[in-house]
Amino acid sequence: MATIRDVAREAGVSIATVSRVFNDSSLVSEETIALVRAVAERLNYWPNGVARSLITNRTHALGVLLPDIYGEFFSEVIRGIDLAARKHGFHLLVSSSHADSEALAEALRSMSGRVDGLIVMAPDVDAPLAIRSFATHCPVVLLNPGQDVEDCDTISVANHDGAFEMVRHLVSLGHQRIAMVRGPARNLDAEQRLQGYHDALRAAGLGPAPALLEVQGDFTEPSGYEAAMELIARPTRPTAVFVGNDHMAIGVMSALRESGIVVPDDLAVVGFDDIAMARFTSPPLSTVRVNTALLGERAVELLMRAKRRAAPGIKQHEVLPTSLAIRSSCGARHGRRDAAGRQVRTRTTPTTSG
Amino acid sequence: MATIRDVAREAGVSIATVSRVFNDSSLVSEETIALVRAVAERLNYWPNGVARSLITNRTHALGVLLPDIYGEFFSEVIRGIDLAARKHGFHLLVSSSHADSEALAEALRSMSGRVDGLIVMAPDVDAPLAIRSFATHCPVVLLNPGQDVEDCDTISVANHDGAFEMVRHLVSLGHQRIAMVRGPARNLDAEQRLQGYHDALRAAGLGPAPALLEVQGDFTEPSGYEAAMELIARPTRPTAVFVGNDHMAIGVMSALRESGIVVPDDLAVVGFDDIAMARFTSPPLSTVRVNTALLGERAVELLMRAKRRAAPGIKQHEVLPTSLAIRSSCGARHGRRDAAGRQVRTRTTPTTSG
DNA sequence: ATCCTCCGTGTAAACGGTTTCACCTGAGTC
DNA sequence: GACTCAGGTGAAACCGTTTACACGGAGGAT
Repeated sequence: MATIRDVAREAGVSIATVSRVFNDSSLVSEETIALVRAVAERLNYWPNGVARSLITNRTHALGVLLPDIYGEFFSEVIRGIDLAARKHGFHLLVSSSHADSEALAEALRSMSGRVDGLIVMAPDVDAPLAIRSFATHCPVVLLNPGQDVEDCDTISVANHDGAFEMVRHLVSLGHQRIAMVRGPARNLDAEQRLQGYHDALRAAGLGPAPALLEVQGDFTEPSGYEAAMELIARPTRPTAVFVGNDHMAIGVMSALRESGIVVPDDLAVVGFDDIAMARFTSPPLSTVRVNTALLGERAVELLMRAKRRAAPGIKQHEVLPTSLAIRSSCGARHGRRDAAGRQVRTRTTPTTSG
Repeated sequence: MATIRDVAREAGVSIATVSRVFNDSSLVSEETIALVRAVAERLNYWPNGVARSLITNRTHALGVLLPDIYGEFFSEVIRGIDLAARKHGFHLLVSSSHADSEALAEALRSMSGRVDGLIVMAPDVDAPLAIRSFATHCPVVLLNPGQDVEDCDTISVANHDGAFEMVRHLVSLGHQRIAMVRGPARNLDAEQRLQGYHDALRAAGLGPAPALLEVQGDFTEPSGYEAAMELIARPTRPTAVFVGNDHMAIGVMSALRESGIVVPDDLAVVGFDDIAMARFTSPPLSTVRVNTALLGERAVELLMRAKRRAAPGIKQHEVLPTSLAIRSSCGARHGRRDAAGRQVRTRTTPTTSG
């Protein structure tokens, strides 16, 4: 690979001049620019990014730390991040990872100096020391932090309000016995959704929280299946069930189908997240829509703002609002299959390849 | 941020010694190691990755170039890449983009020196000059290259064979008039699948290719919808349709449902890719399974091997085999709904969060 | 003619590490 | 006691850039 010295020698100028040409400095004469550019082209030269970063202390890269296994939700967030980052001319340095906090610290260390900002998505991890110390010299945004954090900028989903709205919707459809399949304990998303559910019940005069109508899941599809089986085996059967996320809701619907329970006639089912699949279940799943890609986009914007910000003391905490995606599984549109089919057709995003 | 000099001064040793400690050199005494580690911990020091890369010429990062818009297919490939890269201790430097080849060249340049290897996914781009010149000084793997390429390692999907097998399966179910919804012209995936379809028809004694049974799409869901509408309006209606990818197949099935055509009784439908959604359509979509994550994983392995390889002259071209995912939409399992439901439940990968 | 400015360019010092080589010391050998 | 040897350490070169500063020459003002 040709270096700046090769170009300088070949063009008969100093390396400083070559550097100036590639940094659009206005102090170089037209002829010199043309000469240097020509030589660079011929030698197939381009400034080495690493060397550049070392001296300028800017890398034009954002770090992204993902949880160990990630599914559709995270893919979508990454896409949002990527799109936004690209707009600002940034790459993404991605590292999935991090079962334990030692693995996370390790990943963090190896990002050290390589990124201009960091986005951490680790819903179970409560921002350990490693992240905080990283945040002292580099802007960090926590996505869906596992707990309330003061040391970093954060951006999170309006879990409580989304759950509240959805349960209120079920109430408005006439449901009185509304069950919930909860997410994993110690997961903030799960806890906030549960809280929203409780609050909505209470607000509707249906509370306090009916323990017999709550069942535990862990955000995976199989756990939704098990949860549904457990729920329908209980003495008091609900008329509607609010499931902690869409993956579990799909499991719930499989279980119900196998048990001969018709959705939504016998039991209404609603989820949370609005993953792409939600539109394709039968019946299509009503769910709380989270603009996942926007979540990533906002994270990038927050980082960009943090870089410009003079006082690093003040941290920002953004909440991304949700909306209801009402389809057929809750019974609100029951029977209007065609409309649902039509909706399916127009909402999907195109793909480039196969 | 503390530098190596700070640690050296504080510990009363030279920077060389500190460096050795952090590179597990065996030539340092136990006491010195302990001392340096302690000081480093106290100062919160970790070697700067960029400076390290500059001198060692290794970055522990792989570049990933994506097409402009990407959907589920590419997310899945990235996940495979990420998983495999992580196993080797590598990060991913991701850059989506690249409508035109100038944008691609730009992205390529900014990766210059920042990565130890590069994976390019750009199905429409025919490996322009920029990629080739990059490949002269850094291993490059092309994923699903737009054409046959000799200059780089490549890895691609067995499009022809997958299509061939699927059409043969349809034939074995007794279908005689099998239509095809093609992918975009000039897309190699699309062309190879078309070729497989033709060859299978000919092999079954049903060829040559029936022009009246072919209709054009562009791999998007709406285009599948339009294609189906066009197809059923034609005089000779097929009994089965092989759709170029799953996204279009979903569009096809919406169109058929709206038109009152029952799948698979009136018309069998099969797709290609086995995207996650394929199991959730009604009826579940029979399709050609591509192990997408494995595709990414293989790409990483190829890069790792290329780095070890002495002679850079010999390029490898790997083909990833496909298999059939037979569900209900082709009629082969018609009526066995429970089994399908069960399958759905066990195949899905879990997600960590909501 | 002298002095200033301004423009274009070169020199050299960073940036934060790794690594080669030389040096020192103490132990072992004859 | 001189010599070898090996283990531990430090000095300095180097990686490929950017950039502060110096410098020289042209041109205008005095």
